[in-house]
This record gives sequence, C-alpha cells and structure tokens, in this order.
Amino acid sequence: MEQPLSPEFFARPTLAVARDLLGCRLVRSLDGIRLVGIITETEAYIGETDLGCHAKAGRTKRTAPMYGPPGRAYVYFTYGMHWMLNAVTEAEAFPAAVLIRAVETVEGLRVVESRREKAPRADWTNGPAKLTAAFGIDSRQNTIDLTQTNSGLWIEPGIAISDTNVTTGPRVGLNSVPEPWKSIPWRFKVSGILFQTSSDT
DNA sequence: AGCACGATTAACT
DNA sequence: GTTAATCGTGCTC
Repeated sequence: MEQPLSPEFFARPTLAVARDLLGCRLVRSLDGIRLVGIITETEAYIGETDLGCHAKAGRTKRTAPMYGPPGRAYVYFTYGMHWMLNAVTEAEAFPAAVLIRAVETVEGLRVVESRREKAPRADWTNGPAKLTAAFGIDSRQNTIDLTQTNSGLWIEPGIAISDTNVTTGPRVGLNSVPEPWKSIPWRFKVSGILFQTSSDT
C-alpha cells in the first residue's frame, strides 16, 4: 500500500503535473471496497488567462477550489448531468488544475462494472464523466484533499510511463474557445502500451 | 429574472 | 456523421 502523492507533487507547473499523473493510481474507497484506476489521460487548465479554463471568469463560487491549496479536488457539474474530477495544482491562490480524463481500472472491477452497467469494459472509464460515474465521484468530493486517504479519494504513485508512450494534443471539447487556447497541446495521453487486465477483485 | 451554453455521453441516422 | 438529455453557472437586461 502506497502513500498518497504529496502536496508538493501538485504544487508544480500544471503541465508537469498533468504529464506526471499519467500512470498514477486514482484510488477510491467506496462502501469499504477499494477501486483503483491507472490514470491514462489528463488535461491542463492554467490560470485566468487560459480562456479554456473556468478560472477565466475569475474567482467565483464555482471556481474557488482552483484558487485553493494544491492537491485538492475540483469537482464540477456540466451538461446538466455529468461530474468532472480535477486535481488542483500550482501555488495556492493561482487558479489551475488537471482534469482526469481517463483511467484503466485495475482493482474493484466488479463494482465498476455494476456502476457502468450497460457499457463494455473498454468504455467503463475512458471519459471524464464515465470515470466519475464509475468511481462514485460527485459534488461531495469537491475540495477534498487528494493527498490524504481519510476522505475516500486520493492519488498514489503508480507505474512509470516513458516519454515514448505519451502523446500530446489539443484539449477536448473547447469548441467555442478562441485560439491559441483551443489548439494548445495541453492534453496528455498514454499510447502504445496497454495494461494487463488481471485481478478480479 | 431570463437566457445561452457547457472541460460529455449514449443513442441514434 | 448528428442530436437529445438536462441544469448550474455566469452574463445580460
């Protein structure tokens, strides 16, 4: 059992955190059962000048978590039905975060399957709203400390992902965001390797 | 007080 | 490829 990542891990430039979160373990303790997903896709959202970032609106009730300490969760609601999980980065008072866009479930398969009932395994957690549904994440996890295990959701070190297995590209879903923010390659994705799909817990 | 729209998904044609 | 679902948020009046 690993220790969670430290606040110092998150108190770095957001692009470095987004890159380094690939391969880390997202851990959820849910009804006494442990769900673990290897992070395979992230996006960086950096400051009020990033017009793709919610913080472009400044500090509001919604964006306040991004202005808080690094290593906390920023969970927001969108499209009338979906929850998104972010990890807050950089120094406190600088609004930035990394969106967790996809994980590969490696523990708690039965629970994840039941929570993603009609989907095939490949589609369980391959999208930001899919993984929050699968891991039972919603507004109750907003602002919780991802560097502590006591609130049931945290991030641990995981497997090393080499640069040859990382691809970057534009962030997804920013259709009406102006350039250069629309196309800036702040999306990070694991490519090439696939994970063993072993354990059945 | 009203309104347009979104860091998406699933189910269509 | 297109589109409905569904509602909180931030902006305009």
